[in-house]
Amino acid sequence: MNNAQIAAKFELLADLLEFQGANSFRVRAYRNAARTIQELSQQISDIVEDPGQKLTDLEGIGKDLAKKCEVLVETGKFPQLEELQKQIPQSVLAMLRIPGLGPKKAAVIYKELGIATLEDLKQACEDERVRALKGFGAKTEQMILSGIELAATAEQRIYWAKADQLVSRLREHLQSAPGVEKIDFAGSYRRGKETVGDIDVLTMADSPSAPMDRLAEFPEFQEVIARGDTKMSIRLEDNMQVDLRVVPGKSYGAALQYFTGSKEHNVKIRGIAKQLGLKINEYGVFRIEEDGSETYIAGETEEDVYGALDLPWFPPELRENRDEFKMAETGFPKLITVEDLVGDMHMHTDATDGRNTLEEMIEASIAKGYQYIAITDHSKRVSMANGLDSERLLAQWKQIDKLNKKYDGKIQILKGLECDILEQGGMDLPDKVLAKGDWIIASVHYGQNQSKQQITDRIVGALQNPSVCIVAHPTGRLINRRDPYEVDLDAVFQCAKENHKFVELNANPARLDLNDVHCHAAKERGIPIGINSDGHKIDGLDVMRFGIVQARRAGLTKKDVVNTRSWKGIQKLLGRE
DNA sequence: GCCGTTTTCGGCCCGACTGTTTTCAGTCG
Repeated sequence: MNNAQIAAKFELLADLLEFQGANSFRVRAYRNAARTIQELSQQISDIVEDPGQKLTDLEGIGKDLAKKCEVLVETGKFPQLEELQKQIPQSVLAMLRIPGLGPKKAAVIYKELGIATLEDLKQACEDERVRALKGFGAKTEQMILSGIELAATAEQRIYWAKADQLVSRLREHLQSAPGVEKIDFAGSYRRGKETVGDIDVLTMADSPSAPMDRLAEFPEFQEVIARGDTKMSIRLEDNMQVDLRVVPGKSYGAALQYFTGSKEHNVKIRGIAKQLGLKINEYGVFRIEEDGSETYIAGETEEDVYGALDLPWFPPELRENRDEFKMAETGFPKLITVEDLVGDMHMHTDATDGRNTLEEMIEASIAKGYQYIAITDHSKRVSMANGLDSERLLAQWKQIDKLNKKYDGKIQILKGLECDILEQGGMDLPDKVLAKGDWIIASVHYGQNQSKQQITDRIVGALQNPSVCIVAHPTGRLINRRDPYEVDLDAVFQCAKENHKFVELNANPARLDLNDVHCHAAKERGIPIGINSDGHKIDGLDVMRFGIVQARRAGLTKKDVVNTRSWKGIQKLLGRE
């Protein structure tokens, strides 16, 4: 049983407990544990088998949950969960996805009306049976009815890159509202999460009505979900929710901090405040006086808010309550920026499945100011992409030799290849050909359903090939579309470390592979990370900044990243002087 | 269910908005 499966079981148990009306802190304990396990780069099963390690050392795992993990790993069983599943049909959990319907109301519906599916619930609403329940009314019934459709389409989170475009449109639209002094976008967007579930907008304005009225005029506006004195929520045509808050200047920093989150980071912050005899909310930081009254002491800027707690300002990308509080003690690293990158070492041309010619890609890279690029078309195994065989590859490299003369002084072009790791193991082109290149990337494209052992062996084998420099998109996941393949990243990292090789952070917004947690783990092990566009056309080179956002979430600095260095410096890292 | 220099019990973030209520519970972020 792998970590994702264990985490899913804990999450499910938390859902069921919540539905049952269990103590909310107990529910949270299961969710916290699920999160810890989900983000772990080491397998729980490995820890269980290693007498030198203890599960209880993990954040949020105590004696009880450690035992449950052990039983899960050893027997695959989770008696408590199975018992609850017998009591509560799984289908009722779908009700919790209806906006405005939480565990309490859902439980009443289930118990009083015996309803367990969305279809039955719809029927009951149409029969006006729901409004008769205590605590329910016609409005609630209507809300449920219109929410059933939303629940059926399930949760949809959009790529950060797409959220970024929406944010630009919203910013431009809201800026023109009268009396709006400031606009900021908070939430998971500001933290740079790879996907964004809703958009949080913060404004400072003379009166709240101006920005709220303006938001209702947004071209993609569909309906108002709620509107009060300081807060408004709307739904857009594509069902994306936008939350707008209007706050006064003295609370602006506190509100920005609060609504940026994450929830876990804020829970931690509030705990720290409490220990200092302070209270923190979206209006500011307050000192609790002897008589119980509260005195405002900070709130105008985020720096003031954190400062009041004797903390430095936290880069938003780090606010996940992972280890940023530990980092704060010694000072935050200077996180990487897109300007730090001096080259792009993964891109394709029309020789395979790219859209632009070799020279067009070079010209576009010069325009970006890069010192060097690597041309890395596919190898022959990727037949659908017209992958290169040895002959065509060597011809391309000869062409690159010529172009290096032509562009001398403007950019250096590296002779590269994205070489497939074959299903049975081994590289797609002969070693003696690979050895003639400057920069060989190894990738898994086929056989993604193989066992963990097989895939791990393939990647480790590739990294041991002296010509291979880096493994691209090491887990193969496509966000919202395809799960990562089974791979023992620990073993991959170990092998990369021993052989002075690199791992990639593929900057394509659908990939972002390795993810933030894994990038951080690679950094901790001292493995350099290459951030590359994997561009298949000129525009495709622009995705680099999405990779940078992910890299910042991983806490990466300039020195952790391969292509912030000169090509000479990179060769040194590879031990090729 | 976790956690601990207030340490084995008693906390665990906190407020806006809505609907169904006459003072509050549920939901959400």
